[in-house]
This record gives sequence, structure tokens and C-alpha cells, in this order.
Amino acid sequence: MQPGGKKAGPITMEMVARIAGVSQVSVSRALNHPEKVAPATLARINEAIRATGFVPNLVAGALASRRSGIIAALIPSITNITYSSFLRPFIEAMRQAGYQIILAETGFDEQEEAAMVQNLLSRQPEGILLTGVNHSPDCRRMLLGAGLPVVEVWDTSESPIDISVGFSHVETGRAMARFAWQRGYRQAGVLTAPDQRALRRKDAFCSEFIALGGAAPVEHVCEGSASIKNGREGLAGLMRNGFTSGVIQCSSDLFAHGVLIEAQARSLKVPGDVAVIGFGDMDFAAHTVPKLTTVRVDRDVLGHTAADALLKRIGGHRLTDSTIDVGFKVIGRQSA
Amino acid sequence: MQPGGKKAGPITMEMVARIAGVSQVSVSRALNHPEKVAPATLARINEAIRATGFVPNLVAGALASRRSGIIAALIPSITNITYSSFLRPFIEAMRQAGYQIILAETGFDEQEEAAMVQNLLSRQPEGILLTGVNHSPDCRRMLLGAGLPVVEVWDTSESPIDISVGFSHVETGRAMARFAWQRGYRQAGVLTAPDQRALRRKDAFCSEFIALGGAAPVEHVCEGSASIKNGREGLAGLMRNGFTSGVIQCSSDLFAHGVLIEAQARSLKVPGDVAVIGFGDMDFAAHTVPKLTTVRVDRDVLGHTAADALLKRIGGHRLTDSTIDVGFKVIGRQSA
DNA sequence: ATGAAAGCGCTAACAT
DNA sequence: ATGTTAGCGCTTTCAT
Repeated sequence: MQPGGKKAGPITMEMVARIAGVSQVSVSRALNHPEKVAPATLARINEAIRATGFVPNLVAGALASRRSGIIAALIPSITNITYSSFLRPFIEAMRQAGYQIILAETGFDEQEEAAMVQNLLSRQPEGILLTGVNHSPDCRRMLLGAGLPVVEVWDTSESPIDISVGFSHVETGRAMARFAWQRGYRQAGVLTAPDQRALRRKDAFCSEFIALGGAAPVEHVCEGSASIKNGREGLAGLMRNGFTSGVIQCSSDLFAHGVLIEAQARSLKVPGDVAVIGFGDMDFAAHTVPKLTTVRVDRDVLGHTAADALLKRIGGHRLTDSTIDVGFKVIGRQSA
Repeated sequence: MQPGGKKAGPITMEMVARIAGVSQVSVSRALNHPEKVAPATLARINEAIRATGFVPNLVAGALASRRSGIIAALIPSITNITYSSFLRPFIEAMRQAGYQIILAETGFDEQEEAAMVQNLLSRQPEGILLTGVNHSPDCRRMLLGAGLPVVEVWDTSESPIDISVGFSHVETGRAMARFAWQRGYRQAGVLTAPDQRALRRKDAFCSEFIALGGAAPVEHVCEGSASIKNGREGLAGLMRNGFTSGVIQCSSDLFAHGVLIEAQARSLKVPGDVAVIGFGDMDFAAHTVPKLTTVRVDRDVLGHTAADALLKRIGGHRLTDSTIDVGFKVIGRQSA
């Protein structure tokens, strides 16, 4: 330790203040409410900040102000574009509003999710983003008890914890069935991942297709997540299960793409022998051969809407509706 | 306010302590060092915690202990599987070590990155993950000044800020050129995204291919990011630039997949008319028709290695090497 | 416009 | 094994 030197450690507002010849509070003001500081003083303070390379300690700031500036986001899978694509605009919108995001991956596991929520709550987040509307009772209770803004994304709910932003998976299933029916398909198969939302779309597709007079669709539920590989295996699986021709409703464009490739490998014509409807309108959907018929959900809008709703709630506003439906659209291209 | 009631607000350790009939510190101990608390006391405290639903305030804890339990991670793009796929194991490893992640997306912009680093530093992270080794001078200076553990991922560097974990992009380029040469290709094209690492792979491929005696490759640099769409357009672009046949080195498997599709649309045989080498060995690479020849980098290993290295540095260890090369492997399949 | 005083809820010594 | 005393670095009154 140097003679006469203060003890080591980070640069604090106190040090900056001493250099600028003001009190510590003035430095705080200069940073948070510059309009309340005389221009000359402000200039001296800013110069001292620059000279020292001072970086404010937001941990201390958060404790004192009781505002963490943190939003917690939980998504099932980071690598799954379905979720990362609405997370991106969400994070960006939050960043612009001055918030930072703590991210956690649940792996589609409600117990993990509940444990993570508890962990995240200890960071005093000002809001929470959850994926889907199915959460463990513990999780719901904790969140309700914490009384902070929560937005559930990617689904609509009759009884959201706080607010939900998404669309009706049941309606997409019905819409796909009607679309297939109108295009003349009377036989169908369904190829789906085992997650709750995909299964709801599948069930809705099947009942609507049958209600319209179609044959009961052949089903194949893949283990694991949506991928081209599983899509290829899925077509094989469907054919083993008795699917011979008709339209296949896939729970993801990735599955649909896999079906396209497997059909090509088997010299099956698409949509002549096998027709395909995907889900998601992912970036490649308009660029396969043939182009994919699919369901579009605007994930940019989803992320932004979720962020806006959360920010309003954080700001103390009540929302007119606790559920926001961003809708969806069946995009008819060439594969069905 | 109720008569006799304390003022409202969050449940604190103080309240839990009162209920359990102990002092506030004992509650802190019960949570952080349970072995230092008598079993009977511990039981009473835990019961009080359960009864109140107490969630510790880590913001206060972080301030007092000067350990935030936070790691900051900056990646170029959240939706790009190249980056999310090493982020996932990284986050998981960090979670198991008790850390939470604050995530920010730089959009491949060094200025944005520097600004975000400054913002993130105010959260007092115990470590930082950066993507790549190209950072603005400001950014380097801040990080060096902060003196905290930094791991740069996805590249190796001769002069890392702290530690780097990745592989040599130049070597992958050379390896692809040698591979192509050995398979008998004497004409080549390159299709690349405009990011720094992809360009280095491209340059290395070209110079090695020429050094071996091959013709100077036809080049096409895509605007925007790697995608099937851009891959299709890329093949068209290469042919406009004079590419007629040979092998195409792509900076991503997504480009390579796009080339496959475009070749199919143009009735070109792969690898007969056009051969393709991708990059990344993404999950679909072994399931296209034909299967993709590509370069594999184990992103799971990358994420875990980065986490381990960072944890060691946080623990105060010096590492034997400041740069860890996780290597790569050319995977010869059918497309080249 | 500026400063002094009082905490935010917790952990880290140092007692006992 | 448990409690007491001091802060951590900042924001928020409340004075001046």
C-alpha cells in the first residue's frame, strides 16, 4: 500500500466527487438527473468521470433505489429458433428501455422452470418473461406472491398469471385442417414434437379434419426436438404406421423440410404423392423445393408486443386486456 | 397500515429471524454456511423460511460480499445457431456453478459491443464471455482495466485480453483446400458471409488452393447472414461470376444446404457438377441429399471449455495457457 | 443548486 | 454455536 494512498478497490462516486470538488450526491445526480446540476458543475464532474474511468456500481444503485433494471427471461431452448427468434426483439426492446436480461433455459421442464424462477426472483427482477402458459403450481404461486409483472409468451391463456401474448394453437390446428380440406386432401398424417403446444395443434388439426369428413389422420410423435433429421425419420415412421398418401401436418417447418428431403430420397412427388404443411414460416420456408406451405406467426411482433406489455405493467399501468392475441396466417405455397 | 403492523415491503432475513427466534446473521448463515449452524436452529430457521416464503435478496448479498454471481455474455446474434449452440452448454455449466447469465447481442458491431461491455460492467459481473477476438480498442482497455476474467470464444488469439478458447480459422481454410485438392477438385468457388472469421477461412482456403496448383477460386460474398436463401442466391451469384464447375467452399452449412437446393432446382448433379463443402457440421448436415461434407467444431466442448476456464480464473487460478485450441475436423461425406 | 444524513438488505469480521 | 458491529456504494429524503 502506498504511503498516503487510500485503500485499494474500485473507483467510487466518492473518489470522483473528491476530484471534481463536489459531494458524492452531486455525482449521483449528474448521472441520474443531470438537469438538476449546474452546467459548470456537471462539466467538472463529467471530466472527473472520464479521467478516472469511473463505472457506476448498479448493484449498489439497485439496492438503494429498489429498482434492479433487470428482466428475467425463461425459454425452453436457446438453440431452438422458435424461441430465440422472439427473444431477440424482446431483448432489444428491453435494452432500449434501459433494462438488461438474465436468461435461463428450462429444457421444457416445469420443475426446472419453477426452480429457476425462484433463483431468478432473488435478483429482484422488475419483470419476468415465461414461455407458454403451462407452469407448475409452485411456480404460479411464487410469481403471484411476488406480485411483479409477468408476461407469458407464445400462447394465449384464459387465466394468465399476469399477461399473456401469443396466439391460439388450437385455432392454427383448425385452420390447417380447413386449408388442407379446401385444397382437396382427404387423407392426412400428422408429424409432431412431443411438446404441449405442438400436441394441441395436432389434436385440433385431427378433430377438425375428421369433422370435415376426412379420414382419421395417421399419427407419428417424434422423440426429441424438431429437426430435419427427425422429419425424415418421421415420414418413414408415418409410412410404417400406414400412411400412403395425402397431406402431412408437421409441428415445425424443420419437420416439413425433413419430409421434403425424405420424399426426394424416396422419389415421391410433392405435393402429388405427399403434401406437406409446416409451422413457423422459418426463413428457409420460402426457399425449399417445392416451397413450404406453412403457418406464419410474426415473432418480431410477438417479442415487441411482449416487451411493450411488460414495460407498461412495470410503469404501473393496467392493461385493457390481460391476453393479447397476435394472430397467425396460413401461407399457401407449393408443398400443399 | 395495520395497527401494530410493521411497515410493508419484502420479507427480509430480519423477519425470518424474528419468527425463528434467532438473530438475522444466523439466517444468513443457515443459507450460506448451514454446517456452521446447530441442527435444531437450522430446522427452526428453515421452517420460518418455508412459512414466510422468504426469497433472499441477492442484490444486497452481492453488494455486501462483493460477489455478484453474474457472468456477462456477449454474442453477435442470438438467433444464429453458430453462437447459440456454444452459449447453451456455457450457460448450463455456469448455472451448475451457481452463476446466472446476463446476455447481450452485439449484432457483429464492435462499437455496440464496447458500449454493451461498459453497461454490463456496471453489474459487477465476475466474468465476461466475448465472441471472437476482434474488439474495439476502447473495449479492450475497459476490460483490461476492470481486471476481471474474460474469455474470448470461437477463435484462438495470440494476444487474448485474458484467455481465448476456440480454433484456428486459418487452419480450417487450409484443411478444406487440401481436402478438396485430394478429392481431385481443380476448380473452386467460395461462398461466404461478410463476417471476419468467415472471411479469414475463405482467404486461407483460396491461398492454399492456389498454392497447391489450383485455379484462383471464384468468389461470392453474401450480404447478410448465413441462410439457405442466401446459399441459393450464392450459387447463382457464383455462376454469374464465372463459376462453371468444381468445389464450393461455403462459410456455413446453411449456405451449403442452399447450394444443394439450388443445384437440385437447376438439375445440377452434386458432387458431379457442383461439389460443396460446408462449415459447422450442423444437425442437418448428415441428413441432406447428398450428405454434406463439412468441418466439425464441437460446440458443446467449446462452451464447456470456456466455462471451465472462466471458472478457474474466477477461482483465482492461473491457467497454463492463455489460449485453448479445441481443434476441428473435416468430415468427408458425399457432397464433396 | 448543493450537501448531510439515513438507510437499502445483506455479509464479514470480530466477539462471546 | 450464536450475536454484535460495521460497512458494501449507492439513492432518497430533507435541509440549506
